[in-house]
Amino acid sequence: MANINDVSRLAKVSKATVSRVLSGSRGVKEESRLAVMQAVETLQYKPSVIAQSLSTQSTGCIGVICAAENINQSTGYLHALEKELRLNQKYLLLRFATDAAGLAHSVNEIGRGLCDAMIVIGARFELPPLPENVITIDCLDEDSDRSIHFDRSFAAETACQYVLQQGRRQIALINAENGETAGQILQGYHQALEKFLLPYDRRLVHSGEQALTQLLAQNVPFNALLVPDDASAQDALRQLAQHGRAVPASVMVFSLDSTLPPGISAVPAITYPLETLAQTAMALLAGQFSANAGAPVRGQLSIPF
Amino acid sequence: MANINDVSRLAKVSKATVSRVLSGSRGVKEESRLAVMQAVETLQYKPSVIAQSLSTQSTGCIGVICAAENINQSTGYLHALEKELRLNQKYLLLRFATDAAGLAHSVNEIGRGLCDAMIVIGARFELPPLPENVITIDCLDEDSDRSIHFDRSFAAETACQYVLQQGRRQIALINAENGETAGQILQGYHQALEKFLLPYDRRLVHSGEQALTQLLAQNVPFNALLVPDDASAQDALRQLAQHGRAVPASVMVFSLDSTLPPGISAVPAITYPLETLAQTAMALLAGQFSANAGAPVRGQLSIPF
DNA sequence: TTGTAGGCGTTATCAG
DNA sequence: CTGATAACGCCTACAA
Repeated sequence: MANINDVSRLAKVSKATVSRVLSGSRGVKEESRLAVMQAVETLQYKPSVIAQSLSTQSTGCIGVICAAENINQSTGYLHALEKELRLNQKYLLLRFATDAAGLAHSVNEIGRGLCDAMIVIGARFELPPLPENVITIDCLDEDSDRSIHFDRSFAAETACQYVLQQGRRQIALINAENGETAGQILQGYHQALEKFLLPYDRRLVHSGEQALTQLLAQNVPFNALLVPDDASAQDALRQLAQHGRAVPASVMVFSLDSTLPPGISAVPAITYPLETLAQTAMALLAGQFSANAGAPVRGQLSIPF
Repeated sequence: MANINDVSRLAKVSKATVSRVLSGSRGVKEESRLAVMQAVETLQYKPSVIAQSLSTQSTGCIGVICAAENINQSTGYLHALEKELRLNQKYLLLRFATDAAGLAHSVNEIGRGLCDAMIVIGARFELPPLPENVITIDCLDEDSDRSIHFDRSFAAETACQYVLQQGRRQIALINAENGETAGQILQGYHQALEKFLLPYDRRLVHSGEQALTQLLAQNVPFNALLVPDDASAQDALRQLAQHGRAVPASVMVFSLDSTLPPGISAVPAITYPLETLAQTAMALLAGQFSANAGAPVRGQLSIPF
């Protein structure tokens, strides 16, 4: 692999000039410029990213750490982030983490110079203290200007409104297991019920592994079912089928968090705009904390077909 | 951030000795060793990966390029690969590619020194010429010792055997659109039918976007349906439900390629062992081409519940 | 407009 | 067992 010395030799200029030409800086005679380009071409020269990194003290690598639990949910993020990062000439270094210790360990790499910054996605565990160059998306941290959160309450309320408009008045809820998110969802659920003057029946609200089983065991009628995400939705579809309950005829299932493109989701859902999220993340990485403005992101209603 | 000079100064030894201590090479007096460790601790010194890379001419980064089409299918791979790479102290640099040009462009990075090697996954387009340090998994390339392929024929045959054992004798097939894979699947399908002395009815075999629609339009009865992957399976489940056909009572859906862990898949499927695949990939990256042995990988039958 | 020289943080070689 | 010293490949003042 040819290096900058080979090029400078062949082009009969100094390394500095070669560097100048390649970094596009002005103040280079057209003649030398052409000579360099020529040499670069014939030698198939590509500057070494590593050497560049050592010099500039910046690698262009962004670490992305996904919570392993909701991998399927995070695939969409990865795709969107990679696209956006590439637009900004950056690389995506992927990691998974299952707990705070694992996350902390991964974040430690950053201090070793490999990544310029990191993005943590969807962690449902308590976060360890994080350096300044780490931003979070949909994690369990208090609102900071370096984190992106979703408006779960709004999602739940919107969902209720939708199913109510579809003539469903008995809305069951399978809630998330986590405190913060679950709290918000419950809040939105309550607000919607109040708004429509519907009573709150605690027997319609469950969470955890056995949530749907418990719900079905209660024998309380319901014709709509809100679930926290796509995975739960899929699970619900299967279980409902087993119990002979037609979807959506008998029960309308609604996913409160979907990253599937509109029209693809099997059930009505609140979807979060991945491109926008990715762009916001880029802005945060670039230090434009105003881009976030602290407000949680509101998803939008997405209906199949 | 402290560097090796700071450490050597504090420990009152040379940089060389510091380096030796940290790279674990023996031949260092216990005394100096301790002094170094001490200094490292108090200075919170972490060697710079970049500088190491420049010296050793190897970054420990492995580029993983996923075909964007089947992202959902590839999530499992990513997780397994990341785990395995981490065991080998390597980093996973993620990219997506939609076509040969994009792939070629991404592979080009490798020549710039960022990645030591690359893995291309699930590309359904014709591959551009690839350097030696690139291996492929489930791609459209002829068998080489640097590629991992799946035995589609075996999958189809196994699937047929399974549904036949379940008493289904009218097996419809929604085939992949791609030539190579589709050919193998069809072959396995044929072989199974022959083995069980069943007639081949071409009206039961379709492919492409409208495959299931066409199949249903034919009005030819079928009580089993083989589909190429999980995405198709999900799609099929939805469409069948719309047509009032119960699954699995009326139609048993079978996915010919699933990466879901056994027991999670919603339908019976042929699953490919991700850990094993990841390990094989590592071996190939390490240059142990014998690990592959050229034989396509056979999946195993996985039944829900 | 150009070249020289020094620095980025390691590893590796080679005397001592 | 240890310490200079030279790579590694690039960037960038600074000087010409």
